[in-house]
Amino acid sequence: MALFTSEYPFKVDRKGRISVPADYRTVLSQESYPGIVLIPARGALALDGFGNGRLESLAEALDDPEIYDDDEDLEQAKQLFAEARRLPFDGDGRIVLPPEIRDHAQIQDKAIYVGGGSTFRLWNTDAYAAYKAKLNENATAKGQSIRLRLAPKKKKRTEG
Amino acid sequence: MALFTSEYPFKVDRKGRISVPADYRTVLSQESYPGIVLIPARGALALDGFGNGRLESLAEALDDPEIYDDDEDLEQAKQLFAEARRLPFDGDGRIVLPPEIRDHAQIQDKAIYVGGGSTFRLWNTDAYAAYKAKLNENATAKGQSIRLRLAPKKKKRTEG
DNA sequence: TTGACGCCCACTAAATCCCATGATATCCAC
DNA sequence: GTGGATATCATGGGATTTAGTGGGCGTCAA
Repeated sequence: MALFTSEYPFKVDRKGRISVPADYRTVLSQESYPGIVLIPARGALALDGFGNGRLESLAEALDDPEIYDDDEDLEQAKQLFAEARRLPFDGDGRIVLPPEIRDHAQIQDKAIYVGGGSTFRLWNTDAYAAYKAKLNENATAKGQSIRLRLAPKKKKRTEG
Repeated sequence: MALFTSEYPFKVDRKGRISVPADYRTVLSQESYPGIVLIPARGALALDGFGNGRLESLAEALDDPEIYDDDEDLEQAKQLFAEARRLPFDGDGRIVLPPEIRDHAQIQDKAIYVGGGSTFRLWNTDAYAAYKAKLNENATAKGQSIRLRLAPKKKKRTEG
């Protein structure tokens, strides 16, 4: 399976191009489509990214009538495809960031790829630093009981 | 299953390379990815390590929408992939320690691998010696009641 | 004609490959 | 059991390749 990890800071050049980390390209090399998919991330100055295969899986899921019984949920889910941008690699493993999604993440001349397992995020560098700092605060406060566990406890927040 | 044991002190050369114990490489030889995964250990000058397969299991767990009902827990868990570094073996069974995680563990020119069952730790040598000394103190004070038990008493974790 | 886009090349730093060496462990013959 | 031959391992360094980045040029469409 595709596995995206680590943090990779990159530059955006004056043509709007940005390299995709070689590691990610390797992960995606077995996909049929040579490129990535980017979607504006909800509530973050970032773009969610993954391979074309995952987009296909999502499309198939939407064809399954049992997944969404609520019509409005279905419409919401479909909007994902409207917001998605399929971005092919150039000969050097770069993509061109379309202005709309670039604006969403407020990305200027640099950005950082952040691994998230089966997906990754392309963040506004500063926003990611802030997000990370906040996460670390909360982490030390709550204790890191979930790290590295294979089968995390199912928590019931209302417990206690 | 993968089983990491013993203590193996190793050197870090001027290129930032360190050998992975031959024993560990043997344990990992049946993994699809020829290398290891390292993550900064919370509250210790060390890095947690394991094989790619374990990381994949963690990623699959995160794709299951039922595991985390709390969004913040999900984000915390995802951050693990951001912090994780996938480090491939070179032809001689070595990895290159990336500066960020090397700094976290304050590893200079030596480090020690410490087996921990299904995972291992790569420690700052001095910090491990201190940690071990402290453990031994506490062990003699409390008695060795937990060692060698198949099913240690379940302790109430810091649950709230 | 002007800009956007795809394709190509070039440069530099860093990562990777490959080989050498000494030390240790393992094997085998006797 | 002993001792020598062989294989394995940890480690260092040089050579080669690759990655990330910047820029040029032709093509196509507005």
